[in-house]
Amino acid sequence: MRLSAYFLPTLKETPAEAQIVSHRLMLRSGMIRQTSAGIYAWLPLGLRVLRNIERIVREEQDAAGALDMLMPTIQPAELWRQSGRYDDYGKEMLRIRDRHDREMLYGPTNEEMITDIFRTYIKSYRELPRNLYHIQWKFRDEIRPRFGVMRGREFLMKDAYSFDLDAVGARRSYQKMFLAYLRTFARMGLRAIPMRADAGPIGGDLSHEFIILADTGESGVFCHSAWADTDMLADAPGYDDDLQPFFDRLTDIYAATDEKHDPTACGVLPDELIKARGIEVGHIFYFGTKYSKPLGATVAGPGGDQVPVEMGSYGIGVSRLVGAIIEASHDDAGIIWPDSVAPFKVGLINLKSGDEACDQSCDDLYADLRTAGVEVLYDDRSERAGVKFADMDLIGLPWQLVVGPRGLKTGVVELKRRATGERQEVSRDSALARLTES
RNA sequence: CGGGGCGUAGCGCAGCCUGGUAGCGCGCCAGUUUUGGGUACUGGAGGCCCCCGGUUCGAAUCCGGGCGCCCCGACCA
Repeated sequence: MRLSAYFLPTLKETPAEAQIVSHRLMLRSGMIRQTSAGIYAWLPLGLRVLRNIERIVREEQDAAGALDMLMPTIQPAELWRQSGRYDDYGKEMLRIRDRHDREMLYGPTNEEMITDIFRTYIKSYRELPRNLYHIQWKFRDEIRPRFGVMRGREFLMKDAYSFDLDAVGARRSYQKMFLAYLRTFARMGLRAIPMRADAGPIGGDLSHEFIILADTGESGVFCHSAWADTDMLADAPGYDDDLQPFFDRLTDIYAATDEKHDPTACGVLPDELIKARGIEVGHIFYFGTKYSKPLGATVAGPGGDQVPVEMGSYGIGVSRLVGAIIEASHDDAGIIWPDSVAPFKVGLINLKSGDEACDQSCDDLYADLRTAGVEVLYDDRSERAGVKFADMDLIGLPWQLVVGPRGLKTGVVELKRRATGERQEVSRDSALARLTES
């Protein structure tokens, strides 16, 4: 993408409302624009990151056997009356009336709707287990939205729902998602610790939150210091293996959110216990028949009797992850995107646009990189050189490729790794090779 | 919802107390400069001063009401 034809409204100054670094950097790098309290427009650069995160989430859900679908944002109130949550959910639910005065709502979650779909079609235990998920915008009318996309009212969430005949199967489905979540967050360069958690209004008795430790996090958490150097995915099993030993190994290392933390019973020595704050990027629940019973989601069991299905639900805050990744990966100059979610892989900087040889060399490099399938943001603007570097550092692409007239004379270009700041002069061809290989 | 703060150019702010024709920095546009890591200079455009009402000869400024946004607490991906 040529920057001269792109839409990248970067800011030198920080908007006053931004309190935390990820919010500041998202505004300054032109990723988002607030349109109401807790509601954001995603500008082109921000959307690319959001889509990359979505892609990783989708790939890992698919790998774990979950099935991608899409449910609407607007739901009928009737379904929520059946589950009893229409009144329970309170003011956080945005209620709407259509032209026929029918009561509708903007979905804050989809247990009711997925259960309705399930009960319509799945009639036999032979069709179990099933796990269905979607990635869709949710709306929760938070009392106090804050921290940019970290706590928006409108947010993009991946929510999966598992259906099993019995508790044994349901726990296995739970463990699959547990593993899938660890893989998902690891691919984004995040260390997300699974912590025993309160199930909250979704209900249920088995629940884990996936927490990224960060001072700006909104959750208070307690965990064993061993988490700092535990390789969670070491010897990870495949999805068809027995997941119980893996699950036990990790859940035996103490970690709990503050509402679940019991200082006397946690069994961790005081000097090994870390008290910290964290960002919740995922939350998984096993809640049994809480929705299947009231909504009549039953299947015929092996003996022919009707059995309410055992369910779990599994959420990932996709839009929140954008902020969480920035919280975990930035420096004074700006964002440092992990390669896997970066909006572009490399920023190509023409140090002297207007210089014929320099323009030509950059145009050629741009064409070659694109041909090789490398996503490149080409800063071909005629502005002063320094601004380009500042913007490039701010938006945090993994690589910067700098071409100037001086280097052209000696046949070298400069390749800079954003994460380390390391700069090296290399030949044009080896730069291409480096950027193409990984 | 309780407590606090703010609303003036795209962004960051001053002006308000003590009413008198709206300013600064950044950004933007034009020109000069030709810059090797946020260049300098010159000129310029851009404002229902959040909205409605009141007081006044006159309101960004004072008064009343409303709306919006932010921060601190209880909820959540």
